[in-house]
Amino acid sequence: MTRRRATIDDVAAQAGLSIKTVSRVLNGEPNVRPQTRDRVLAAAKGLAYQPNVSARRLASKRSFVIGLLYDNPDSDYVMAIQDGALAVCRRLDYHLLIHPCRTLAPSLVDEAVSLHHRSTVDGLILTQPVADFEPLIRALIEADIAFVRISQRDSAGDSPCVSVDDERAARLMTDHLILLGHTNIGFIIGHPDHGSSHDRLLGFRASLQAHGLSPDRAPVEQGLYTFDSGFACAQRLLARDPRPTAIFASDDHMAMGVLTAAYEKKLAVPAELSVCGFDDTPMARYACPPLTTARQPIRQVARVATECLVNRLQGKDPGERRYVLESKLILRESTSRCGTRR
Amino acid sequence: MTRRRATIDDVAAQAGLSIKTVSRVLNGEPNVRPQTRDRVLAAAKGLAYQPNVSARRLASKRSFVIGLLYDNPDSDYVMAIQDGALAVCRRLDYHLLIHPCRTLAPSLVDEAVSLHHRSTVDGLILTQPVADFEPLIRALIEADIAFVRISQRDSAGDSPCVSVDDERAARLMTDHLILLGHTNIGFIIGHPDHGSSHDRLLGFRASLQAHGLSPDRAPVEQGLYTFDSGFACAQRLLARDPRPTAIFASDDHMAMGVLTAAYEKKLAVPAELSVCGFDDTPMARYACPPLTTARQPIRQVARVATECLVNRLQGKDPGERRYVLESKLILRESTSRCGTRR
DNA sequence: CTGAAAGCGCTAACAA
DNA sequence: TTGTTAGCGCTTTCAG
Repeated sequence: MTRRRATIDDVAAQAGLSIKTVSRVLNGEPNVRPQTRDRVLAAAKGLAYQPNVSARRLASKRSFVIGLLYDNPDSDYVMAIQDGALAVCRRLDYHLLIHPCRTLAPSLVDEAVSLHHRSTVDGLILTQPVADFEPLIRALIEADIAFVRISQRDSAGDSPCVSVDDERAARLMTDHLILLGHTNIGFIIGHPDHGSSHDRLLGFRASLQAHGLSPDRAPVEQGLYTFDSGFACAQRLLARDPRPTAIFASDDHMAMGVLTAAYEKKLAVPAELSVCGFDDTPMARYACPPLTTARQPIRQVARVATECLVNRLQGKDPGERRYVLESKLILRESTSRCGTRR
Repeated sequence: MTRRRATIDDVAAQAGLSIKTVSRVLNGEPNVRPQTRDRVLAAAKGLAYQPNVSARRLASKRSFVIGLLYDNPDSDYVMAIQDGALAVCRRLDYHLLIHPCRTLAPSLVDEAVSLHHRSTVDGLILTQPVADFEPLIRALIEADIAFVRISQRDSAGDSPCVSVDDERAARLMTDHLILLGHTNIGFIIGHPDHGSSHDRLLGFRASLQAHGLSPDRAPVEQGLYTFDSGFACAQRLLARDPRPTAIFASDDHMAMGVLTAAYEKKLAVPAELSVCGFDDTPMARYACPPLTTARQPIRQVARVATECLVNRLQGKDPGERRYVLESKLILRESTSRCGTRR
């Protein structure tokens, strides 16, 4: 007993108006008498009318879909980004198409451009590290595809970028450790392809410098934003002489690796070793001991990026070219005064 | 210098054929001479032709999009489901529309039906707990919308469901604890709205029964699949007399809560208390000590569900009405022989 | 095996 | 403020 779905013609007939007027009302265009508006709305409701998105897309040459590209194994990060983007999409009546990818796959550029050329998406949001992948950026500019980058690195073209002030947060975190009396602080750098890694290192060094400690003599290891890399780097750091009294890992996954390395070496945290991470992933709260870390407003980053993209797509005020949001320190039990025994 | 995008007419003209023939080739329909086929393909490639999906959707009255509904705070789970679904979508040339939702939101049913009526999606994949939400199921059947449920509970209609054999896995896990000599095993039930909670409890009880232990006398607490609920339940279990020598939490988040409760009570795990979880979330490996748990083939569940849905949408062999995949135990350091002191 | 014509349901000029 | 007329680019009958 499934009746034919009502179309705009049915609504127009029912309301005794032309389809154009119906279209106007439905799209919130101006120049419609309130009374006419109400008649249309009543007819639409009466017929349980639902506009057909495919027809709208074809006729308007817009898809009202934005694509989200990411190449990131961290589920918590990705979910937060999706969440933020979806919140804005719902509000602005857009859809979100998720497109996980591999930055190094040779097909990446084609995939992205193709999404637009088949008019599957109107624009793209890029997260790190794809957001910093030059060949892709160039291709998008070349093909005149709208996009917004979630990254702190600047890039060619006038595409906006949204980011978090990693450098500042890393500086504050290091300040915190120094304030606790630590002078020999080990640092684990994040994945070399992520711009954030670089900024966090800069913040670390800036703080040391500001406190009269030599950044170049600080023990530093190169990690990959993974538990295992954090574990390995911690082992190397803890084998140094003198042994660092604190380790600042560039993200929570690596910090968890540090915790495990300390555990295996029977070093009490924080009594003998202070540890801090970055990102405040959900598990940080549940680590033993709970991890001091920095919380980033990831959802908000995604919201800002999405809003910015949609504004551009709709030809509105393009807004800033660069948005920088601030993180905040979350102090938990994994850090304490240097040399403190419980 | 962006030239107009090539359309099917351009390809037809270039190949000296009708658009219908081009359409045939592009859609892999039969009854085309190989030579003609090649001519079309060559022309398409030469013009860098990309079919316009909106036009295709409008004309064929299909969107080639499937919607994924979920109401689950566990990022790892959701990402795995998305991953599996996307893998199949790519292979079958479908798109995936993610739709996180709230099971109890009054608008849920309308949202879901509307997705189909606006021809945004051709069908839906439902995960727990939405998959078990009767009002939604009824509405989908009523509206004649194709869907596949990821759930172990059976439901009205002939919609297929895909699940993991939770009961069996929980039974095996309990067998494992009993084999280690535990007879006083505490159990923490999962969220009451998730069918999996019930099945895992059944498996636990079945194993006790099979080994001559009384299921009704076993210490059991009701949790919510969250760290905090696991923590609270563990506190209650550990306050009992006699104190359980092992705790089986229905998921890893709750198991992490158990670990923390044990830590606070200065109970060594596994020496004084064996702990096991369920799901093998990434963090299980990094817990202190690493958690014994059960790994579910979540990606594969999503793959099967997606394949099944697309088959139905394409009117192919509908396949089974019910798919049950098997989990496997992952034994790590959080469980050991009862009464063992390191 | 191939083609011509008729829409799919909507938006976009341009009139009225 | 409202209506008319063309398409948007494809798939689908139905003929050849």
